[in-house]
Amino acid sequence: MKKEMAKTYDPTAVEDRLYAMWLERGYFRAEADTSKKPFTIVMPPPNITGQLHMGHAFDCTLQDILIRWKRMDGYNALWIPGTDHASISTEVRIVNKMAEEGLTKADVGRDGFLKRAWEWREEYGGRILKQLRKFGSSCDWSRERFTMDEGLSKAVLEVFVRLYDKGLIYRGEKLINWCPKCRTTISDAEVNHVDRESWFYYFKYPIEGTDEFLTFATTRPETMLGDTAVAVNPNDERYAKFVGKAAVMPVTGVKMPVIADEYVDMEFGTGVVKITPAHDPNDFEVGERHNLKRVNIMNDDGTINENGGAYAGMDRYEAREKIVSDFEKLGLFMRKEEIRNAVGVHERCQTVVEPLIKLQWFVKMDRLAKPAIEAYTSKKLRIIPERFGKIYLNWLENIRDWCVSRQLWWGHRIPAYYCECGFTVVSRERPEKCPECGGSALTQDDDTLDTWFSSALWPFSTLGWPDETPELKCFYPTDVLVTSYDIIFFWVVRMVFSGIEHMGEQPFKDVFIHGLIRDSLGRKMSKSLDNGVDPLEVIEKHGADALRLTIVTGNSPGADSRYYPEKVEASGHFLNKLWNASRFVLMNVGDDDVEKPGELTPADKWILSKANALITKTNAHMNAYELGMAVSGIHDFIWDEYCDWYIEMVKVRLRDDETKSAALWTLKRALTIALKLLHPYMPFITEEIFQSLRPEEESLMISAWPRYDENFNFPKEEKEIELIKEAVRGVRALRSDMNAPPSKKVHVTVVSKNRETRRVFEDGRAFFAMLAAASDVEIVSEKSAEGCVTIVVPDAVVYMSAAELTDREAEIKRLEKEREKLAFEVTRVKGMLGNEGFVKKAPAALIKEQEEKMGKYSSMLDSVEAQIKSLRLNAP
RNA sequence: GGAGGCAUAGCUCAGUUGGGAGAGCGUUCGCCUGACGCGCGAAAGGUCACAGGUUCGAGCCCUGUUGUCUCCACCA
Repeated sequence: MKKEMAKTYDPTAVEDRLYAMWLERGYFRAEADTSKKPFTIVMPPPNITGQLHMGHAFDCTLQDILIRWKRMDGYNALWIPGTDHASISTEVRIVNKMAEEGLTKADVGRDGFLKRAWEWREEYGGRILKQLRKFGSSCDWSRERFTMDEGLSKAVLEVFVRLYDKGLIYRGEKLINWCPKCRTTISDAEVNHVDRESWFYYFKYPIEGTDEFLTFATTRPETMLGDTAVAVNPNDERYAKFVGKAAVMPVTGVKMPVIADEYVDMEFGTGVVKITPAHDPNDFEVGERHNLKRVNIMNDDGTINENGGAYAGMDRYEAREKIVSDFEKLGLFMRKEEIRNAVGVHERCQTVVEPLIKLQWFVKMDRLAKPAIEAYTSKKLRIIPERFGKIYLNWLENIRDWCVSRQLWWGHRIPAYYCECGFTVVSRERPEKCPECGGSALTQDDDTLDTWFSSALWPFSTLGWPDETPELKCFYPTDVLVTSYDIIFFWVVRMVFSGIEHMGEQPFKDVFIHGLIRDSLGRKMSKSLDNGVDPLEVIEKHGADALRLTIVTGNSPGADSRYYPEKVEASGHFLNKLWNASRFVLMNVGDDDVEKPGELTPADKWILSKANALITKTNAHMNAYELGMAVSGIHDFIWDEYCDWYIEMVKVRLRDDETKSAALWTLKRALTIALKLLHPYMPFITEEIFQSLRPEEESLMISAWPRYDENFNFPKEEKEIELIKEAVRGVRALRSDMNAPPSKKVHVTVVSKNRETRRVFEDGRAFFAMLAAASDVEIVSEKSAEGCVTIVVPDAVVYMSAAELTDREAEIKRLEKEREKLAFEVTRVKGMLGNEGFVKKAPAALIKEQEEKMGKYSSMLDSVEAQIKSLRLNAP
């Protein structure tokens, strides 16, 4: 039965209906069935902090394209969705929300806080999952996971205990990054370095037992309260005599040794460095080498503690000013200079990070990093595009131990239990008794783990690890990880070493990196600029297909792109075009007249051959993750070849022509191929059309990906049709020049001495006449050019007996322009062929091609010249 | 300080083995052509940042320069 298609396409109604249908029919579901080759993607879990933005739409679209493609191509395609608890971001938001009610964490307590956090997760996590569906994401919802659900928490626990048992996790007093605002440690990856204008302050410390001084410079005078040495370079003759003596910090009276250490750069500043082991990473190392005392002078909120004596209680910056003025009074402050230096800030809140010594949990990185480096250098792990591989390597090669404990409540609590006797137990379950003293007064560590600790396990924890599930066996390792370049360090690197360590195999083969979607001015979309575009609003207005198409079109891997409303509109135009072309096909295709092709005409063969080639081209692009190029190829096929040419060519045959059934069959076949290739990019509209076009089939989504078919390769017909197209274009251009409206039909004569060429035009006569707005077409071997305007194409000249169309001078001008163009081409090709080097070295096929062009262009040039001559001769 | 990206039509961007410069939007002209005016047809518009080099041939490869953006980094 013929299905009617609505006059206009309404995405909003269609999309929800189709998504529900797919869902209900279980198309998204993948079983752990090894009879089909698996193809697996795990979705980078969005944070439950709020709602999805354009970046998510981009990320999901790319993954969905790959998954839908592979599913159609016969793979057992699994895409696992989920969400991330995002410990610090979520906790900060909950704290802020509580603050609006006048509550603090202390007021509600740990349990009360967690209750609120889980409520948050229900609300926002749920909203996010709904949004993912709106994108058209074909993920297996039955396998949806959350980083803090039971199974994943079990995996986290298991990993922590195993790493501890292997000695790869330890607790130690080390210099860590401290955020005084969030009051928690953060990892190196969470610190951003930003260049800021600041001051370089010069002070001097008196040297005990002399009346001399050592002058040094610092950007952080407040840390002088924690100074425990002054260092100079061992080769620095200027200061050699001071080494071994003691410097005095005048305001606190602290005495500290003057030491010699290679770390000091003689050229920089005064060549003297104050050493604060408790508040600077370099100084910490110097301190280790020289056994210096570490004096922590700071509280968790960034104020000075009791070790700061008179400065205790002051904010760090207040203390900075006070030190300067106090030294000034003592005559020991020399001067300050403006300097640009990089300060570390917390990436979430931009607060200046304070290096502090604290007792924290660390993952030992050197052993874990090695195989992750090896995975890449041995090419087992592919990063696309390649340049991001350097970033990956650079990070791993310079990695330091990963501080994983956080002073937060929302997250996986560290499974370490401390006994009164001082013994520490790390275990999967809370121990009843202390194995050391037998006491039962064990308290669990208050801290939770870095949120990335759990996401690092995502590719296998989501498949059921540590249990040996069939899913794990079937789907691990996954095939490709799709993510943006900004979380290579946070996530990609950590997943790789975690997968290798715990699964014995890297978690994915390919990493497909994409860029960011920026606003129309090229700025990052952000809350503070309020320039974010809500993908759901776009979908509301234009549909998910239009958004998806917009996002991938013209994007090359790893590149950022800008969002413009105009782009979505352009995508909408394409949907409209596709919809209407399909409607046209449906209007003409009946039930009984489509299955018998009959004899295919050259035009049919031409479009089928083009469609065939499109399959190959699309596969090649998609295999290389060139999704932007793939989709533009499909777009161009549909719009330029199928709509603008084939449909127009075919119209004349759709009444009572003997080739009607061939035309209908071809219309349908070519459209079907295009719909299939396009489906991963625009799943909804293609499915909707397919349901009407092929009601006998269940669904486009689960139909077979098209394959190249040698039986539909027609190079000869391709050339023939291109010739007619060229003639049509020529006639149209001429008519446009002459201001002849299409309604003004003109007698057209095609002249060619070549019988084969005449046959080509005979075959295409009907549509040629229509497309060229001819009243009738005559095809002959010879004709006088008198009173005619002409179009020269390879091997033929098209005459129009249209004295009334033209004025002679304009026509001569047009032909002269044409002659110039052809002459240029002839000269160019002649130059190439006359070039000894070219003829000697260029590939034979290319030479042949150029030789053919030479023949073609020079004969066309001759024809044009003949036309000009004849026009001049016949001048009145 | 190190690493990398980008520089192509008025705007936003494609251009993958080096072999006649492309798209979308915008602009101009024409069109009530049997799906589509969210359309059709025809056009205008580019020393592919600059300077060298390799090559028979460079938008594409190499070197340098300029501009711009980004990432990494413990010079106090």
